[in-house]
Amino acid sequence: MNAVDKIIDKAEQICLNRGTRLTAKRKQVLAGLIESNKALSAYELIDFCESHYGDTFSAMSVYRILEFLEEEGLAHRLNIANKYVACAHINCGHTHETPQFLICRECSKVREIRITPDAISNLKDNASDAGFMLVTPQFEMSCICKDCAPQQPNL
Amino acid sequence: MNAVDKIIDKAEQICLNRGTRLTAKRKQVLAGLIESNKALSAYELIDFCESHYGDTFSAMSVYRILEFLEEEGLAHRLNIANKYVACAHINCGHTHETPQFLICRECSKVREIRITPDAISNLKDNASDAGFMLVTPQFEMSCICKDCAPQQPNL
DNA sequence: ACGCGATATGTTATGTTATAACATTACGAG
DNA sequence: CTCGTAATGTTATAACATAACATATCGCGT
Ligand SMILES: [Zn+2]
Ligand SMILES: [Zn+2]
Ligand SMILES: [Zn+2]
Ligand SMILES: [Zn+2]
Repeated sequence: MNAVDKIIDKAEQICLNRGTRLTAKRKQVLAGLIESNKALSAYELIDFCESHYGDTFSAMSVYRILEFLEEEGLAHRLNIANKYVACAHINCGHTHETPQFLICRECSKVREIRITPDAISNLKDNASDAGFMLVTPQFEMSCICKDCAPQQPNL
Repeated sequence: MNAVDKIIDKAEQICLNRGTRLTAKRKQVLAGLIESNKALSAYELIDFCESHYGDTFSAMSVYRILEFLEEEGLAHRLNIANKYVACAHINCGHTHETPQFLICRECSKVREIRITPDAISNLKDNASDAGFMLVTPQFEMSCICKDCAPQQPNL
């Protein structure tokens, strides 16, 4: 059983425990997100599934499935990029805290890291001082990854 | 001369100094952003200008003008909201550092605050440890503003 | 095994955000 | 005044996302 299958398997257990179902279609979409190894737009994901699994999805289906996966904590929507990414922590035991996403603006590779509680409370305090209550469930930042850095002019 | 006109006037000087032109159309769009007092999508901005100034823009024009305003530092694109907002610091002397935007997810009101150099270098270090170089010119966070908080269930 | 309600998927249409490509107009330096 | 550049107009289309309703599938109680 390869690494991806293991993650899918874990995802299925998570759904079972929550009383939801990781159907074949949903597995396929989640597998696409995991195997692509980067963030994909819904339409890129459709193409990926078509070319890698020969399975074809309508945009509607993919959006619905992505919504499901996000509710289950198995995928995340990256708002600054209009793309979707598999959760990097499906397989590791720890609870899923407020994530921070480092997104390569060149190749859409993503690192999902944990932000320190300090940093969060700092941000909350700053917002609060300005009369705003922080409700964002995640932080997203545009970056250049190591692989893409060499190709960048003027860095 | 009212407050908005003063800002527009300052914006015009800024453009002059940079060798660019704040044309009548561009002034209109910038005025719309300022007077609306919140973030607007390009299409909302078109409606605003139509209803408040009787001036009609094509989507194409507005996108071009928004691009111009952003290049001149007079407006900002809010990626997490797909909306645009006038810079809150056109009129105050200080240089424009990395901004942090607190965006009300209910009413699109925006506070543009400065993020402390500490906090930035902290974020940069964290990213760097993960093999990513932070290049984001701004930080955006989804919030609830004071006015909208009372209407929120379960807060 | 059967019937039924709930969940999931299929299908078509449409809304929303954004850019491409090319034509025309306005502006300003020489 | 004239010519090149910058700005705007116009039309078409790409890319992202949701609405509304039809059909199929699943799982439970009988
Ligand atoms: Zn995650
Ligand atoms: Zn990269
Ligand atoms: Zn600003
Ligand atoms: Zn609000």
